[in-house]
Amino acid sequence: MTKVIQVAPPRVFSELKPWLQDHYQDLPKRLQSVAVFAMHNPEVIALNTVASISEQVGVTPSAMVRFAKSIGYQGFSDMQTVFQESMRHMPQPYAERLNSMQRSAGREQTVLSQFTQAAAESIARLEQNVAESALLRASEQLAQARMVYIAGQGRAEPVVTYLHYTLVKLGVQSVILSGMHHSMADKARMLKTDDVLLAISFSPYTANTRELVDICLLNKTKVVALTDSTLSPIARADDYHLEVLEEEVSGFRGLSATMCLALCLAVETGRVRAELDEKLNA
Amino acid sequence: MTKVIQVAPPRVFSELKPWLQDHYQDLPKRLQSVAVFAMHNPEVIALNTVASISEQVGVTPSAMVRFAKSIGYQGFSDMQTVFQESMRHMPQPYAERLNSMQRSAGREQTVLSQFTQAAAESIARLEQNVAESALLRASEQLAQARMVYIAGQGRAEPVVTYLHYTLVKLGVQSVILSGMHHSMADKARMLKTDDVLLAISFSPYTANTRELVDICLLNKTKVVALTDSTLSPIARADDYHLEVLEEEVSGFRGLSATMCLALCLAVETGRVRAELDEKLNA
DNA sequence: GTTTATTTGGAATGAATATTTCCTTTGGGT
DNA sequence: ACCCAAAGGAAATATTCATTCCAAATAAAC
Repeated sequence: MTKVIQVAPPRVFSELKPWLQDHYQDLPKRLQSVAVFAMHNPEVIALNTVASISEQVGVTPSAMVRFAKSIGYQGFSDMQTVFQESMRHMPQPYAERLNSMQRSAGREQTVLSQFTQAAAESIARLEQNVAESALLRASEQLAQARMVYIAGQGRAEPVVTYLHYTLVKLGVQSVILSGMHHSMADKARMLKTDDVLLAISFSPYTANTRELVDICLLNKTKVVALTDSTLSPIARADDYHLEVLEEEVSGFRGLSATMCLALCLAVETGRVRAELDEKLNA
Repeated sequence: MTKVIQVAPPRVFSELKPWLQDHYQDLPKRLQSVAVFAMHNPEVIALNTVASISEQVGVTPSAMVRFAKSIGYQGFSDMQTVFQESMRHMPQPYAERLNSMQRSAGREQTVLSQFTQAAAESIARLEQNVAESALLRASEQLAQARMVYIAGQGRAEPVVTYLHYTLVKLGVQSVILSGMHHSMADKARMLKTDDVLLAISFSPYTANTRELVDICLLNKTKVVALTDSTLSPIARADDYHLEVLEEEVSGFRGLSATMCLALCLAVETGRVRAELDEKLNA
């Protein structure tokens, strides 16, 4: 019989990883293949059968069993349960939880709970304050656009990135307006009347984004704005704006509610766009 | 034989949910129990055997099979694969997602309320599952770094932008690692042992970020990871990783909870960093 | 270059598990 | 109160799947 590790094998996935790193060199060729595959595709190991996995790896079924045994498991199934357990997103051990509970009980709340609470509140307010109809109107504007230009700086920039990413995935043409400040104005003048500017801005409102909106409105280019207050300089009566206000914790404002609204806007836009496309093809 | 639905059963989990809501009333008592359980514990359905599940639900094994068949599946195993597919977060083209969105649109919930609800749930889970201690350990690593390199692509990119923005504001030196794929590896090799890589990655995990982590660990460079599963290839035992799982709405995953966690991490890092600086000046 | 130990693939085995069948129970209608 | 149809439970059956074993191949040692 081959030398089989007699000590207890790792019972949790996070311990298995370093084990493999250490012993990788000493493993036979096929078993190395399996090791690499397992570390890169743990989900496959957790969910599939020996036959199916071994095929994906390019080894024979017996190699899978040998692999598990060489680590010290009783067999493949035994190892698989370890992979499955990690998938279950098991809540943290109760000891840990109590620990953090105790600490928060006596004194002030933990950092995490403070921020999660603020985020939850912001999201609750978002649902209250944003009218579905406003969301729909904004989405329609974006869906009809030949091209969507997205602009925003500072704290708004992650939102810009996210909107761009999601819109593109949903098949809505869009580009991010960024770069040097002076060149932005030039770019803005490029926009045609059938384009739409999607501007994101929070206080303190950057002069740049504000200018951009001004230029577009002069050009009769439609503007959809995402901001934190109707008082915002980029919110005008003649545009389509959505308002989201983030609760603040000791001076810090998050983006949880904002991201949620951004996703809604993108998805709704995608949906409306799909409807429009259908009509055209009919 | 009992009336069995002959039309094709839902092949994706997100379609199964509304189906069950519609037909729930017409199901026999035991099958209703199974339905409720399945919607609340999809992971259990995906991972366990009929015997084990039926015991947890409190019904006989045959009830499980009947349940699957009453929906239209060939048997339990057939249904189970659908649950498993929903677990491997691999997913469904975007066009499809919009499709299933439309179909479930009849339901009274507005788009906004669906997404806010998902976001709220994700945040609640975040508070439950992330240990304050893990957050603190990760923050300490980042605070001690000479320089923090932030990496992440696709859906993780907004998080990268946000972390960079916030860390810089808090006086923690950091840069974003981006650009062409081949140059990334070169950049990664530049990292010194007193630098820290902050990697953000969600499934399907991009090969790039994965490689980056591998290189850094080889170089003995510390890695702090933010991911959606302990199974993630970028989560290792010898690094500091934080896990956040976003609830999904008809195939779309938001970033609300992720952003909240990112903010916590940044703020906590800033705090620890300030403490360290104080000690040095004393 | 020959012999010996390891590794590997493939078929045979046996255990685990889903599925079916049959019989009992329940509940609704006449 | 009786009957009939639908539902539920338990055990038999069939299938799938992990595991084992052995022979062939490969690499190592002498």
